[in-house]
Amino acid sequence: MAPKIVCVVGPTACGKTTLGVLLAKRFGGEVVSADSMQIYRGMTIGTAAPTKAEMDGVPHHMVAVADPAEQWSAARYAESAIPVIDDILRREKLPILVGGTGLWLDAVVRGHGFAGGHAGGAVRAMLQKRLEEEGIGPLLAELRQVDPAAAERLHPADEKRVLRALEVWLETGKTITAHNEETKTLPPRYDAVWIGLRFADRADMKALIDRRVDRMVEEGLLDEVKRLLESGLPREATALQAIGYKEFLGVLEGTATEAEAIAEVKLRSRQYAKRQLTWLRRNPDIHWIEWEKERDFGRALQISTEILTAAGVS
RNA sequence: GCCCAGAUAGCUCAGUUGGUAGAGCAGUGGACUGAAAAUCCACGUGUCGCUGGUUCGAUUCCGGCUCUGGGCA
Repeated sequence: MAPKIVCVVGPTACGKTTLGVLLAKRFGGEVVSADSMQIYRGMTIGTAAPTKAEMDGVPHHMVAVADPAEQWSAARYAESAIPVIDDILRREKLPILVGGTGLWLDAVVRGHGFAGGHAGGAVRAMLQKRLEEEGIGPLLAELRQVDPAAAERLHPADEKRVLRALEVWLETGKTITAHNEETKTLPPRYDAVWIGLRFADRADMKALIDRRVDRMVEEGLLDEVKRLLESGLPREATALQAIGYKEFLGVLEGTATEAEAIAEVKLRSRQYAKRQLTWLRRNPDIHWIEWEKERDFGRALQISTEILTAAGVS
């Protein structure tokens, strides 16, 4: 039987961080973040990463552990997070995964492994160059030769995935289709109890996101971006793809006003939340807790305690 | 008060040499296996400002009105 863990999921701004800490205190747990941007150092404000005060004495892992100049991926995250989780289990504490990056959660919880190759690798660079020179046509034709199923499944405009599929073939001699089929049959790595947080009415979520973005600006988001750049972070860094950062980069470079950037960040956050919901919706194991208008953590803690207890977490 | 230009999808606008209209953005749904806060896909009926007229037929032409810009007084 796979070890039992808890996953707290939901779209941005829905209160995962707070509930995670409350559950950790109640059940003697430690928080393991599953967030593709909070993992980088120096990005506390814009990613709404938990502060010392918010952590409230609960140990947090995988937050602010990476240099923003590095490029982390779901696979690399899983490689680091799994030993951390196993260590928490060994110490007989409850691992609580808290995060909004669906693929990263799945990479840890499910038994899935990733095929070889990675962004920044030589093969990827070569394919990228070919894409620029030849266009997607020849690459897609090549993929069709070796992995017709992938060529069929992928939309020609989704260049990133076409490249990746080709990369897996070139790196491993195995198709990504074959790899995916194999990895899907593996048993889950953990027995996860999923708790999802979301707003019943999307308008309320929008209102909260807007308020949150305004607060980030007040807290000094612009300075945070400035500091990252001054530390020598190249503007192409993956970390700077984070919502809030790429838009305020424009303010520093003079291509956008602060008001424009704020509006853009709110918009992009909303669209991001929608994508997160789409990802989570297909997971039938999530026990959803819905907010009416405002977030009510007392109620959420009570409901999730009942869920966890019923699931045999103690 | 006069002159000019606008008034078309939630927003910005295109268009119809007269046969009731379409882009971008927004929004909604979806995909997602080493960049995932990324990447990609699908979905467009709206009194064509109001009101008369011409016409078989007007959102399109003509008149009046209302509103919004700009100009002249």
